[in-house]
Amino acid sequence: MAYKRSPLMEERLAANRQRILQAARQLVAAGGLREAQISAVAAEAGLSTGAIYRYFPSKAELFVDVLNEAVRQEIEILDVILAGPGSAAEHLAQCVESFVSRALRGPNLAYAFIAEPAEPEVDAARIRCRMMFGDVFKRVLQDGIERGEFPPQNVDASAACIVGAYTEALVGPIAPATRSVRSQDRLIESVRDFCLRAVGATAVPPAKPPARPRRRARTA
Amino acid sequence: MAYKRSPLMEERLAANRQRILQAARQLVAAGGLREAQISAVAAEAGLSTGAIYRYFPSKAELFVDVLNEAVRQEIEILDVILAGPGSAAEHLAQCVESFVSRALRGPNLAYAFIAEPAEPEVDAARIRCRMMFGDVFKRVLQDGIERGEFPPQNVDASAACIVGAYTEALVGPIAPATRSVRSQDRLIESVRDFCLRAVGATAVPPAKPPARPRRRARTA
DNA sequence: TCAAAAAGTGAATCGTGCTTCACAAAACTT
DNA sequence: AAGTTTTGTGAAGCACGATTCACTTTTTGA
Repeated sequence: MAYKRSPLMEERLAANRQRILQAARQLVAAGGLREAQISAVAAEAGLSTGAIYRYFPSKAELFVDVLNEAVRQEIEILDVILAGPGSAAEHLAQCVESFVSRALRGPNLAYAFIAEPAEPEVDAARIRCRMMFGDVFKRVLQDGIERGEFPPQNVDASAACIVGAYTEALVGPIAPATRSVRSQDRLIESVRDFCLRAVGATAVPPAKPPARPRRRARTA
Repeated sequence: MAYKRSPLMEERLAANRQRILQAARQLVAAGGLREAQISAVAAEAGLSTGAIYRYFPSKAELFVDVLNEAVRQEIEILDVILAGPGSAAEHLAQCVESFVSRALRGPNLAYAFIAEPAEPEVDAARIRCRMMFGDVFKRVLQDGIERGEFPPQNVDASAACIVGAYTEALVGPIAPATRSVRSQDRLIESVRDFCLRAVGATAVPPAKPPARPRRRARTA
């Protein structure tokens, strides 16, 4: 009588769930939330629309999950940077560079998740995520102020400004594929320098710490 | 045979058009584009939904007009500041303060117009408007660099960052009515200082130019 | 192998909100 | 004042896309 899912089945279901999340994420990255209808997600994931509702109770909750997962990964990367060696200014520079360069590769994903509103539920999650990013920068700022690297300042405001600054710099001139890698690099540097000056960093750190090439090896 | 509208009629029509624009603007300010349905606009303006379409061909065009008008006013204010006396740093400070303090009073209007996407048509207009704001700041930056007040920098990037910084600082901590005037003022100052440091302003200008109180006389 | 349960399907349903339209009222012309 | 045109009405039409549901297929337990 009582039922039990075989491990194989269990696995397949989990895989389906992942495929749905992945498909949703991909569609958002390609064309924003606007393009990510349930039917499209289903097609992309190789399932029927109805099946989606076996895994997620509503579109809103699906996208909240997508958002949370994406942001979790992003925050993790930033945390690794903070835990690493270097001055507060270097940490800040690395965080901004890292975030911006990744966002430039999937512009709509970053845009949708940071800026594009949707159902109130997703919106609420979006705001929480923005705050999470803000918190990371707040920690860098507090650290830098304690170390005497940065002058005292309203860390809440500065953190929000930093998030806003690089966000706008990304989505403003967003003619994505058109810009060359070279000019993207220049943009990243400009934004980084803006943020460093903004927090009152006394000495701008070296452009790129050449040691330990973290992940993405750009410009071959 | 040929028809001519009496001046009185002409006037009434123009007034209606204005009332529609005003109603739309008000609704956006109150609850974002989400709340501003055609039927609501019509009700607010004291007309029927059908009548709206005698004045505007579509919802999208109506809101493009609303957006353009709002931004035109805003830019005008910034232009007056730029034309006035003072250093580039003072101009920048005044622009940021002016924009931010006005935005804090109608947070959703600022939000909707700077950040909230809608139909592609409105979206396009929104991006144009952002660029217009960016251009104002670009001019301040170029001026400041020429005068030797600011170090050389990527003015496009910096201008975008400034717009982004104060936008985020405004819409991020959007618990609008709750914050006291006092804390709002502190926020404005923090954001202003952030932007001044960010562009590398050598000397932070006096907190508030006491002479010639421009418009808004806050804190009585 | 068969019956019960779960998973999957995709067309129909439903809600929302823009847009149209058949008609009414008002404004102009003669 | 009668006829013509413009303006106004608001309910109906329509498009879009999330959600549901009657049904099929697959999996599981005996």
